[in-house]
Amino acid sequence: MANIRKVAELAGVSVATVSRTLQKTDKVSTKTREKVMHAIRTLDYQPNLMAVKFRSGKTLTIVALVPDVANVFFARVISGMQTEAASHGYSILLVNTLGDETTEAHYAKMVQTSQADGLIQLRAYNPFVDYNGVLPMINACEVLETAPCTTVTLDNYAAAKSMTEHLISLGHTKIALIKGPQQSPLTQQRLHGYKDALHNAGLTFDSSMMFASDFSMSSGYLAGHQILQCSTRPTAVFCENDETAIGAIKAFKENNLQVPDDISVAGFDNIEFSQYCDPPLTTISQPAEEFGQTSVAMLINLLQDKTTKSAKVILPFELVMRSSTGIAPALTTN
Amino acid sequence: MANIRKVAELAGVSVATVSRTLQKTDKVSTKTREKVMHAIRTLDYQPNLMAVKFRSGKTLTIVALVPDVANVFFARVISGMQTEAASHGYSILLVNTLGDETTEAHYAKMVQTSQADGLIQLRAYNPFVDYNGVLPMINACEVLETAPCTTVTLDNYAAAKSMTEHLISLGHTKIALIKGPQQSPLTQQRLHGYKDALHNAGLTFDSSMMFASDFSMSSGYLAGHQILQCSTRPTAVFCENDETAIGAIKAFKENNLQVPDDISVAGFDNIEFSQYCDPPLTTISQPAEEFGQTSVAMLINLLQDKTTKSAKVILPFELVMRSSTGIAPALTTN
DNA sequence: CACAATAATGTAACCGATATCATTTACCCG
DNA sequence: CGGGTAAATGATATCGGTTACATTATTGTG
Repeated sequence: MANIRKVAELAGVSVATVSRTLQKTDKVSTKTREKVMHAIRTLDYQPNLMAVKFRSGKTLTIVALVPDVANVFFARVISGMQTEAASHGYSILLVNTLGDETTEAHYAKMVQTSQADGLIQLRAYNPFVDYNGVLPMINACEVLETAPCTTVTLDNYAAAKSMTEHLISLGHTKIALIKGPQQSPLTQQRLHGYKDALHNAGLTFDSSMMFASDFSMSSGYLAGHQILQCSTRPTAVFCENDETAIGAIKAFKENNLQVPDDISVAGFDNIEFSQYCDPPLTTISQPAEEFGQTSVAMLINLLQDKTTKSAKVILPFELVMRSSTGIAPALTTN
Repeated sequence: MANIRKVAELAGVSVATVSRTLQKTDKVSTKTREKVMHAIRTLDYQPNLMAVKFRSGKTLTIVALVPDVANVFFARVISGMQTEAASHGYSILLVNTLGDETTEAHYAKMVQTSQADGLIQLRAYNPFVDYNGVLPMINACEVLETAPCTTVTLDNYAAAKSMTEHLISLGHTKIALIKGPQQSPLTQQRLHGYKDALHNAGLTFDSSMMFASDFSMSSGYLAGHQILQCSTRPTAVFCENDETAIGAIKAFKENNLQVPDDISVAGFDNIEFSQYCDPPLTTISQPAEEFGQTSVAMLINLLQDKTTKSAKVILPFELVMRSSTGIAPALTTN
């Protein structure tokens, strides 16, 4: 592979001149520029950007820790990150962590070992163990109030509250909840919103109306079947994501329940499929791409201007009403 | 940031000894090793891996050109790539190309400029313009026979043929096709399989039974509505991917058609939703993660052993029969 | 104990670019 | 044409490691 010295040699100039020709063209005379450019073409010279990055100490690379890259919501977030990063000349180094802290810590090391400039974490966990200084990190999507860095999220509490209120306004008084993983802050926040909405409406929270899931369709399907076993069947189910809602609907249909006539189902995320399933899902729309975009933008900001303090960005949600939710029927006892 | 010289100084040894302590531990005496390790801990030394990579000329990075990272199929492929890469100490640098050749060429440059070791392309296009030597590239998923490198794909022709035969075996004689983008080899290959199956069964291919899509649910939905306008409505529709099938089903349901009683619908890809939609979709299962895994494995092989010639890997598909396809009803004329 | 063989450590070149500083060349004007 | 300034170019240190080779210390053996 040709390097800058070969080019300089062939062009009959010094390496400095070659570098200048490429970097600050106006500092070199037309005559030399032509000689140099000719040599570059002749040798098919490509500057070794690894050397440049090493020299400059800037990698123009951002590590993205994603719990599950195959998840449709995260996939959209990634897409947003990519677009924003590219427009600033940055690259995204993608890691599918599967929520494993060892993996996360391992890739966080890439920042500490100068292989990446910063990191975006889509889960509420700080992968930097005993790091001193301002964390070159943005925490998005699932975040804790106490996060030691800039966060980008939406008000999960308010969104869940708003959806629960929607169900209550339809006359539902017995509303089940399909939760996400116990330890997830998202789940805590959404659960909190659900509880407060019930409470404000004078309804009592019933812990037997909570069903666990891991946010997958299959776990939603299982939860749906559990709901069918209830002595008093709820007339509505609020699912903490669309996948579980879709799974639950499948379970209900298998038992010849009509959605929403017999039971209303609401989701969260507004994934693309939610408007193509039957019935189309009432859900909370999240600006997924914007999560990625904003995270990258904030990170680059942080990297360039070390003074930026940790900000708390809240993106807006939207209640999308479709036909999976409807007026409450009379309560049914099994 | 502490560097190797600082460590050497504090430990009272040469930089070479520090390097050896980290690299070839057994070459250094226990006493010095302890001194060095102590200095490393004291200074919280992290070797600058950018420098290492620069020196070694190996980046341990693979660029992945993905047409659409938010697509559920590609997301699974990416997941497979990530896993395999991580197990070999490689990182995946993800690019969302949106099929843009300029973008692709730009990132291919990363290989030529020593920022990445190799590239995986998930589309039938060679992003290396005038590259001399063995292409450090694997082309997966959508490939051409003439691809100048190792390819990983499945037999789209055979899969489409097999699905069409399945529909024919159910008694369907008028089978519509929802195609993908015109220029896509995938579409050509699947179309070919569809045609041959019809021909072998003595059925004539009818070009008015072909409907275009861009593989999105919304385009499938539109195609579904077009199908309903046919003077003689087909009794079955073979969709070149699951998303269009799901969109088409929505259109049929809106017109009070029963799937599969009035019209059978088959998809391709076996995305996760295909078993949760109503009715669950008959489709072709592709080993998505394996595409990613195999591509990475083959690429690393290629990078380590330059002698490997371009191979053609064909992964297996599977016809997954669910309830969106059924016995053909009598033909209906609008 | 002397000397060879081996182990441990040090010195310094090197990877490929950039940037500072020194030097040379070009240009302008009296 | 000389002197001064600006423009162009060159020589070289540098980034932070690795490694070939040189040197020194240690061990073993006759």
